[in-house]
Amino acid sequence: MSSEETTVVRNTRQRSAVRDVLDRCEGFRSAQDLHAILRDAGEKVGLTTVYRTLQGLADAGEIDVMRPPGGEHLYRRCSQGHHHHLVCRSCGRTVEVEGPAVESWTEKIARENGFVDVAHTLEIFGTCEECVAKK
Amino acid sequence: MSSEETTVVRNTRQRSAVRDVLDRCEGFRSAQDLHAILRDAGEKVGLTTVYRTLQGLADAGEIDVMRPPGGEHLYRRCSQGHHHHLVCRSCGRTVEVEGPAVESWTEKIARENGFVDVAHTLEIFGTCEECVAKK
DNA sequence: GCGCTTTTGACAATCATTACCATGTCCGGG
DNA sequence: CCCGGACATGGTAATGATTGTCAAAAGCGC
Repeated sequence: MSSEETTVVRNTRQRSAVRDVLDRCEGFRSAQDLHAILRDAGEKVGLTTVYRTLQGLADAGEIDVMRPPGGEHLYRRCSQGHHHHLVCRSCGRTVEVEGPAVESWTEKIARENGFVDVAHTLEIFGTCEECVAKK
Repeated sequence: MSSEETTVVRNTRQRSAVRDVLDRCEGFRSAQDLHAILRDAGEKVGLTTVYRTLQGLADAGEIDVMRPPGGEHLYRRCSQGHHHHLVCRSCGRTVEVEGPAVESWTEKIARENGFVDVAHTLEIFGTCEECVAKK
C-alpha cells in the first residue's frame, strides 16, 4: 500500500508575488491587506489564491499566523524556528522573543499531567515606549 | 466630570440559566452549544442573549474564552485569578495550570523591550493519556 | 511542442457573530 | 400594590472573513 501522494509543488507568478510582499512587509498583515497591496502593485492575484498561498506557507512553517481577538488572521514572514511575539497594542510593532524556560516549563507541566505530543501558543501584548511617549 | 455611567445590571431568568448550564458543564462549550443545551432543557433563551450574556461574564472575568484555530469561541466557567489551560486535542479535557515562572518571564521580557501594561495569552495543547491508550 | 497535473480565480456558499428594534421584564418609589 | 422609565430580550437581517466549486489557464517533464 505505498500510495505515495507525490504532490508536486509548482512555482507560479502568484506565489512568488505573495512571498515578495511578505518579505517587504515588516509587521503582521491580513490576507485582505496583502490582496489589496498586490492589486495596487499591479499584480493580478485572486483573493482565493492569496488565502491558499498563505495557508500553504503557514503549513510549511515559512510564515507565522496570529489570531488577534475579534479580528482577521494576521500573517507575517518570520525567522525560522520556534519563537513568540511581543506585540504593541497601539502601533502593532512586533518583537520576536525566545524563551527556553517557557518551552521546558510547558513540556514539564504537560508530562506531569500525562499529556504527550505537546504544542503551545503564547503571545505577549503591551504598549511600547514610543506609544507611551505619544500619549 | 462625574458622568457616572450607572449601568444597573439586572437579574433575569435567562442570565441565571446560562450561568447554571456553565456550572454544570465540565469542559469548554461554544455559544451555540450552550444555546442548544438550554433549548433542550426547556429554557427558552434567544441565541443573541446567550452571546450577550457570555460576553458580559467574560468581561467580568467569571468565565474564560478560548479561540481554537479554525473554530468557534469556546467558553468555560473557571476558577478566579490568572491561569492557563492544558487542553487535550482529542477529547477536549482541560486542566487548569499556573505558572508563576511564566508570568514573571513575560514581565521581564516586556520590560527589557520597553513595553508596559503587559498581558499575555498561553494555551497548551496535547494528547491526554486516555486518548493515547485508545489509539 | 504535448499532455497531464496542478493552480488559478470569479463567484457562491458557509457560518459564527453582531446590529437592529419592537416588545417584554425588572425594580424602586409613591 | 401599582407605575414608569431603564434595562433586557429575541427574532430576523446584516456582516464579513474564510472556504468550496469548477471550468479555464498555466507549469513541468519528456
